[in-house]
Amino acid sequence: MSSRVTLSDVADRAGLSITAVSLILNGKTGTGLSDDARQRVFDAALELDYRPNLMARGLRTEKSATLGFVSDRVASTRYAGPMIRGALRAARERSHTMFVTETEGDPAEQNHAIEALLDRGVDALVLATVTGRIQLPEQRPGVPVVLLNGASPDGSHISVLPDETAGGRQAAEHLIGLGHRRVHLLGVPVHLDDPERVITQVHRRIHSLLNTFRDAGVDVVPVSYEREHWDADAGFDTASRALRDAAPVSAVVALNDAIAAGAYEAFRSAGLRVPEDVSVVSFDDDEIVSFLRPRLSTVALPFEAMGRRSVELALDGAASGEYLEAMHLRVRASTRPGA
Amino acid sequence: MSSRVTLSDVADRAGLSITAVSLILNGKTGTGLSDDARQRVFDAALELDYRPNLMARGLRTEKSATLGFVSDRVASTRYAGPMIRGALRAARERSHTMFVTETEGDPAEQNHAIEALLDRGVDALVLATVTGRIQLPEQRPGVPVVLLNGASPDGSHISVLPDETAGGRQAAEHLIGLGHRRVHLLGVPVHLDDPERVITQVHRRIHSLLNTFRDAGVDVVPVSYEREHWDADAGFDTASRALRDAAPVSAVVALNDAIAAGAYEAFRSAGLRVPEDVSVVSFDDDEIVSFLRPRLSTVALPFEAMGRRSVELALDGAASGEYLEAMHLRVRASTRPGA
DNA sequence: CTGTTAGCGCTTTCAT
DNA sequence: ATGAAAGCGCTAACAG
Repeated sequence: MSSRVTLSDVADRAGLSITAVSLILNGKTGTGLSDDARQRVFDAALELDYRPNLMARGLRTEKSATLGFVSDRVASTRYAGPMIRGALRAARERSHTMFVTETEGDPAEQNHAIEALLDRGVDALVLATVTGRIQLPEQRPGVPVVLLNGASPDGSHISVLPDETAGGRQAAEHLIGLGHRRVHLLGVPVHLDDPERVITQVHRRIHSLLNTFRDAGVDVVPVSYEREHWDADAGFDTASRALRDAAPVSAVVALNDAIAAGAYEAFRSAGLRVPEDVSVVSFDDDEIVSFLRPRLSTVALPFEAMGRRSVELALDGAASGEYLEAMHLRVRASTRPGA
Repeated sequence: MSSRVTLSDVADRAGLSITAVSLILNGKTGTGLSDDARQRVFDAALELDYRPNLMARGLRTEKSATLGFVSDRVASTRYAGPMIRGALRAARERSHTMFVTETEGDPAEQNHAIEALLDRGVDALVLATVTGRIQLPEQRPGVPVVLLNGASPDGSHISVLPDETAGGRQAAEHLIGLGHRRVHLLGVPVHLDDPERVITQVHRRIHSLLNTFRDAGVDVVPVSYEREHWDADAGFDTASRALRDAAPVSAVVALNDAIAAGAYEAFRSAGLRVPEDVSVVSFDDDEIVSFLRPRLSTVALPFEAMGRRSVELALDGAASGEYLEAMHLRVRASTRPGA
């Protein structure tokens, strides 16, 4: 009853050897087996509902049709979900199954997770981060590794990143195209050019914004913040401060959606209306955006595409280097033509 | 060189047979092996950094130290994350590694996923849903199965659910304790008692609210909705309608956080202030709550605890039946004493 | 065209 | 107190 049907069951039923069955089922060409035999095998396999034991096969072939997704965080952020989903889809297309582990940002935990996965014979590893800062494994595992949403420090790894330079440019060009001539940039880290404190992605996003605005002759005012996180409070603070200290603008760029949410509150408190008095464009296209009114124009982070890409690279093979995934501007109701 | 160190490498180095090494490393008692031998084996294993090949072991023992988490949705909702995280933690504590798959609600896809996992020798299966409605597998897999966040239709499965009855009671008692004598219930489905259309969890939540309020002599007014989802728009509509049609209340229960977010907007439009004019309590403790002002009082869904519990039951063994996980009231700024 | 044989790395029974 | 041998289910040389 319980125990599954094996190759030898199929062989018995088809009246052939195990070998022949294996060859046929694996579509091995060249080995001239009769069409009759072939048919008998397929019939038998179908009738018995034969499914190969992948652990046995893996033991022999050193391939498990399995890969490991090692993430610093899978819950407590809305970003991991889409990455995992994209990865899952690419894995399924390749008949692979995916292990997911969470390290909570602890390097020891990450090493532990990697070893556990290697012990189970994974064919490849995706090292993902939602914080944007990747933790490299102590020693190179014997399988392909792809870094997801984190830059490779020395360029010796395959890494998948959002194309922040193009994304920043899109946001800027959107406002420029609407005729805005003076904008605030809400949430610029004080140590912008210190790679120790500011991840590559953010650095590129901001510099791209600054360059694009300046090239177009737009007056762009960075409004810095010193908080730990880009959250709604940071948005409220920076927006309020900009309102108080700086000359008025017709538009702001919030460096992410949470900042934008906070800025909405600040504008509302100040009696300003979005988008009538001030346009807001931001980044991420976070799920929270659906709760904001007016609906936020934002440049979406392509997390699902990145997740997908990461396993494609891991499973299909690729040269090391940076692979950029396009960001997409979603124009909604928070931006309109301005002075 | 790549290939990993095996039992026989350790045996060579320790000057013993493979058998002896296996016995010792697995802590097999009874087999009288000398302490000296034992020591030599441990030393050798340590020096060579031996790690057992789990596929080989699994082939022999029929145990893979692996389980499968089959979810209808892993992204596109903030609920799956915490469930997965809880499950992951329990798995790690048991030295198991977890496969995650997504079926997108498609039964065929689910069967496919289950087979793929069984082919890889998973020791147990967790069938999770974020929609609350579980899809049973066509045929019982040969391993323990736990239903996560879905009721077992005939009670023949192990299933893990939030304790909605107690949760509903808590929300009601909170408002009762604050002195509210008349409340609206925002978002009651029109077909509340049709199990085909309303999942068990919601049914219990609402009936518990109604019963608790009525037992306390509180005047409770269900405000129905006919939309597909409990989203912010549904909240805005129901709250607006209640404001228009019904006698005023000092408090409302929103049936989830998105409804509450919409109700906030409706109250704001009507010039009502939360909590000064109307208290709001809701359910879920969704991540979006952190963007609402004033901070929302809500009864948290225990998704992480449920995820954890599901793999505990799957891996440690359990009788079939319903396992309820406590919901917790988070009192924040949206509720205050009322008339 | 087909079958025999060996072996992947491990556990486990049975001898010694 | 230790080892030989068989076998989990599969693939892959190599014979016939």
